[in-house]
Amino acid sequence: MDLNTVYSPKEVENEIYDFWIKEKIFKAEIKEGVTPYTIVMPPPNVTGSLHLGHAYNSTIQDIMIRFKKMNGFESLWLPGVDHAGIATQIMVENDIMKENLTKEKLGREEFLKRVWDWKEKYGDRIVNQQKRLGIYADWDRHRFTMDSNYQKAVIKAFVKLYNDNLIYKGEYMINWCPVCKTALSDLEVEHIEEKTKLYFIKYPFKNDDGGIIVATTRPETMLGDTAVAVNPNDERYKNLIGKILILPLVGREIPLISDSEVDMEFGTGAVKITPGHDPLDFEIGERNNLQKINILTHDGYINENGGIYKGLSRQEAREKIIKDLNEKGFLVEIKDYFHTIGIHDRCNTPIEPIISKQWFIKMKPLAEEGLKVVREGKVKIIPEKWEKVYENWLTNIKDWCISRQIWWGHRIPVYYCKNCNKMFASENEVTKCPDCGGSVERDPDVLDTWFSSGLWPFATLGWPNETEDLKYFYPTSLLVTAYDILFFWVARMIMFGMYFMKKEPFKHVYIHGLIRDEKGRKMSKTLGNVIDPIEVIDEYGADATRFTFSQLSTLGGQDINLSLVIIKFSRNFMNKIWNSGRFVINFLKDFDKSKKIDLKFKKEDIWILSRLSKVSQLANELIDSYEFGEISNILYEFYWHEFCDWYIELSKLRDDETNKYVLFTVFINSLKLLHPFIPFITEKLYKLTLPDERTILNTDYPKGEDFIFDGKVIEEFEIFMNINKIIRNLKSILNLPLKKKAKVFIDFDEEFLLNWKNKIEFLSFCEITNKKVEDLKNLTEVYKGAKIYLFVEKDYPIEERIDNIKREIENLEKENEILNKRLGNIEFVSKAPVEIIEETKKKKDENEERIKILLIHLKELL
RNA sequence: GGGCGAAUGGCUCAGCGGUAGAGCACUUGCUUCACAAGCAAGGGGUCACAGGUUCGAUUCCUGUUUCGCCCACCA
Repeated sequence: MDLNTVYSPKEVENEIYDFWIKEKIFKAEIKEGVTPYTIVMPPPNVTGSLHLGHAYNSTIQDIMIRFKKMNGFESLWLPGVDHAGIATQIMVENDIMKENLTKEKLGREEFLKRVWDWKEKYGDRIVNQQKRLGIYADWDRHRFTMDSNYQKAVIKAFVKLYNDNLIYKGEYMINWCPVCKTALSDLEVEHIEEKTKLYFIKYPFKNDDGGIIVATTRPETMLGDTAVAVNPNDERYKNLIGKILILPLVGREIPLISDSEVDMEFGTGAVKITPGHDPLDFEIGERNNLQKINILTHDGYINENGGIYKGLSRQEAREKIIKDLNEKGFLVEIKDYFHTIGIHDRCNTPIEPIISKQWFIKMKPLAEEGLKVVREGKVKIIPEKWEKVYENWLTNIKDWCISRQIWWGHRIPVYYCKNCNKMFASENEVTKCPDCGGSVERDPDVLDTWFSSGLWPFATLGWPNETEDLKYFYPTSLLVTAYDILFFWVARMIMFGMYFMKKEPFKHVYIHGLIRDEKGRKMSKTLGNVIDPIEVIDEYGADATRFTFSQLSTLGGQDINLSLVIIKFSRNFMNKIWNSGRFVINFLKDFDKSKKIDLKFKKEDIWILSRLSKVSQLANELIDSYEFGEISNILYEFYWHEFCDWYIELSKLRDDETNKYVLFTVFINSLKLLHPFIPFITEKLYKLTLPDERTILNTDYPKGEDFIFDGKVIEEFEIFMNINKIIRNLKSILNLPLKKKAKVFIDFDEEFLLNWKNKIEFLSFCEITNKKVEDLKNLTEVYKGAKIYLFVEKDYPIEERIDNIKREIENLEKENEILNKRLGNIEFVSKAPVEIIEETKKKKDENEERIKILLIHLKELL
């Protein structure tokens, strides 16, 4: 067979993926009596493009899906995309700006049409990128959170919550984005530290001289101040409580009140109260019946309540107010100050707390169920540390603001009668009031995107209809996600799953880390350190990319600092697999796989089969416990440094059917073991080896008990390997080329030598003599009782060797001193486990034996 | 303010109650008939610091330092 010596992933990957799609290998079916294994894919944003985080996330899911499929489960991996309300709307708004259009100019209907056009244009991009990774997803079941069925699910969910009194509308302080002009949930606000100023402003008394000095980072909000508050226990102000102050620049009379929430230590201990624009002030205002004045327009400018400052931006107002305060003598001091401000996570605009009428979900009852199901272990979060974080968040949860003043999304199914003012939710679009028949108006707001994503595990399977899919595939088996959306998404899916389905949405949640650049920084466009996974795949291949992720995936779910260099390692491994495949296929070309063979195992056959058995057993255990990094390394080590380095090499000495059978068995089963991690190259080689077979995915994942196991032979083979290493090392000391034959004598068990002599001669390029050659110089080594002599006919530079031996003897003696001390310690001998004591003794004896030999050898050299 | 995580060879990271592992990089020798993206051999680490528990600590506990993250209404 003519196969290139350098593996080129691109052709193979395209060919193999086309084959999988054409043959509908990934199609999941409802199969009576077969246990399903279901994963719903975290839906990327419909307009997004694949980043390394997605690639990592998908790799883990794909490993599990393929592994379970090969273990006899009916694997369903359900893919899809999210409409991503605000994110998408921002993109489209930016796009129409090129035509000098705004969404207001277009109107709601026309704008939404543009968004759908945009979705049509870019919606496939991410799917095509995912396919490059080779993922086993049932594309026929692809879902979009704005599909008409999905819309039905969202409306159904809202109406049920509404009718169960878990959704309410009310006027509360919420996070407002002045650029997106919408309310946001607490989660969508990111907190960043900012260097700013702390301004000290004097508020004079109405009827007395003097006044109170307050400290604030946001002087512009004073336009909305309706009180100043101090702590009731603050001796400095105790007697002044109740006095009336004059609000500078505005002239409003405001009282000095007391509230225990006020921190005496901060600033002057007196705080200005702006109930309209600060959450704490809002509460204090509620407690003290203060007026709440809104001073901002929806796009963040000062409104008519700001008097002469009307029309200024927040920043302009701040500057002008400080200037005016200073001129009029109210500004006492300005200090540098660090504090955190909230910004919108989608557009980075500083958010503004304002009072607004919005829709909320009562979270307490939902959270209780969400907590219960995790506490009871029905949902297991891996690694466990995230359970505490989850618990903590749900325990302190506040009501969730779900209404958004944008257009792209699921419109709230609440109607208002213009005639009798009735407010009601309805699953069907209505035009007339059910009570009075008057005409109705639908609420203009749409729902938070995460409301619809929260329904993902069951809405994608057909809910609210009782579909066969839903019955068979729900609850799903596993959810894989990074920790950054634990609250946004995972917690809400669990709560909604319990509420609507009365059953947990998934049994395991595997939380992994984020992909960062090699310096540990987040990948971002502004930093310019973004690595495009498609470029990585183009250069190194999907298998190498996947193997890298798998190898770096540790159980702790640590973030991964990815440098491109390490993908090379995986690429080299793929190349090794490819070339070993070429060798095996060629070696087996006259081998009839179907023929019964009279097996006559040699030691190395039993060794490699035993190792295959062990590795198969480990693979099953470790994949089931999500230890991908560990098993990746084990498979790498086994394939390259055991199968290729030793078994394949030894095969070159042989020409018998047993060898070919073993070579075939180990090769094919290694491909199966590796398939979930590196699906393309393994499928390709499988089909090249067995042209009549359809796909490796229809085979069973290897189990430990599929192969013979003999631990004694493994030990014996280890001695064999080490003797080879010693001979090679001795040759290397002499600077002898590996292939130059050397004369060697091995003083060891005769039966062992009988078995391995010609193999050592072959692998280490030497000639093993029957007895020690006394008249020649030699280099000597000891391993587990075996003494190995390498004879040297010519003189060679021995000084270095002598130094080395001396140094080694010294080290060994030092070590034995420690070991002797330990063994002489009564506490150690009485308390340490027997194995450890035995090991220590053995180590000591070995060292002594080694010293003895080295001393003799040293004498010979001197 | 609360919580979490990290600190291991030049770099990227595993690991673990019995004196340290991988890949890359480095040094030396190889046109070995699968593979130079390879083969063989090798050098390199007081496992951040200080205490404690233990026969024994890089590993467990406490504290410190540095870095990173999450949550939180201190103006």
